Amino acid sequence: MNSQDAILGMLMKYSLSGYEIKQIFEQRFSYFFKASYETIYPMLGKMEKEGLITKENVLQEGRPNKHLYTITDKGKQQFFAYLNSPLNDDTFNSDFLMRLYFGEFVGEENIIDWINSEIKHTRELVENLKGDYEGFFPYLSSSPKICIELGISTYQSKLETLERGITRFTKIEP
Amino acid sequence: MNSQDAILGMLMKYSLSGYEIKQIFEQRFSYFFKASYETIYPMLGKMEKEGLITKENVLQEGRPNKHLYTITDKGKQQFFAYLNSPLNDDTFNSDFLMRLYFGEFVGEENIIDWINSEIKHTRELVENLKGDYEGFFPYLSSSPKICIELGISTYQSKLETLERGITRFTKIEP
DNA sequence: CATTCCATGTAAATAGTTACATGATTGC
DNA sequence: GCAATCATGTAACTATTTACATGGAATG
Repeated sequence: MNSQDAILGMLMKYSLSGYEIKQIFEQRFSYFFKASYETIYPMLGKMEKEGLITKENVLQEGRPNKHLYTITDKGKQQFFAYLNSPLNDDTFNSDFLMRLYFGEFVGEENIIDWINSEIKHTRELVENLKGDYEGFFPYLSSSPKICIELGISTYQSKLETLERGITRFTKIEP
Repeated sequence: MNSQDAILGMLMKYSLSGYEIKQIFEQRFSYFFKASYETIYPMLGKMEKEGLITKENVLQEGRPNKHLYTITDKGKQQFFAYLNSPLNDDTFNSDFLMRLYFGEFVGEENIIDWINSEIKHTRELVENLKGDYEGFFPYLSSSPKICIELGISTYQSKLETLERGITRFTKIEP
């Protein structure tokens, strides 16, 4: 799986511009995949060159023109090939947990600060996911729903563990 | 955060070989960071060249010789600089969720198979984490304990959501 | 006799990140 | 007047992955 497979999947139902693709990455894929413009635009160029998609210039009023990309038969084949290829392991990299793991090398106040800001950040992520979820809930079928539910429940479980964990550090004076 | 910071952290307390570093990545960091030999060995070479670590050849009996790496003062400084640098966001990439998101393009049996094999795989991961955790529980301070607990609770929450999700597909005939 | 463990590396390719670069329109 | 939204890209760099390459000792 890479950004190409994700883009092909998005284009299976609708033609989209690079800008619109970025929005979908942010709104629907944010929990399990990230892609920036610097990844998307060169990738679209490469995919067009390879004949997986075609580009159409769309003139717009009141806003800049856009390049609308449409998937070709070759692109659809490529997407089904991805869907049938061996599954790759998830990858998770956490700078927060790396630092926390080495907590013994910093003061306890620092650890508490780190955990508290991670809690705050995670609360924002879960609220965003919930908000987006409510917004497009009616348009989603079961499988994408499970994807977002998994994000929400994972973040919530993380919050619980962090809140439980922080009590080990904050000593209550009697 | 990259493999260099993780290696420096490991070397803060003990001198280690590349092979031993790989084992620590697998046993203690597996939930939040992955590094292969192909990343570790070139990185150790680069770090030695930069004066962050020193190399010592250790002759062993009954097993191959090893290169034992020791952190220098410059390396320690570098590690503290990392600990004080701005925190990076976690990154999570899931091929499983990407495919599940596009579930409408495959048959329902396929989705059920995907979810079931993901459940099986996740059960293995959580059992491994639990096993490792029990093994070195007494040697860990609070902060690394929280890291591993977070892994266990995250996987368990994932299992619950997947098991709940799969009931939407498997229709029970009355 | 085969597999796993111990142990270390190189070369080539790929993907993704950081930094740069531009500019019109809309709403506050 | 300023920020946000809409819109598209390039260049240089870095990190990691894939593939290659080797070999002795212990265990079953």
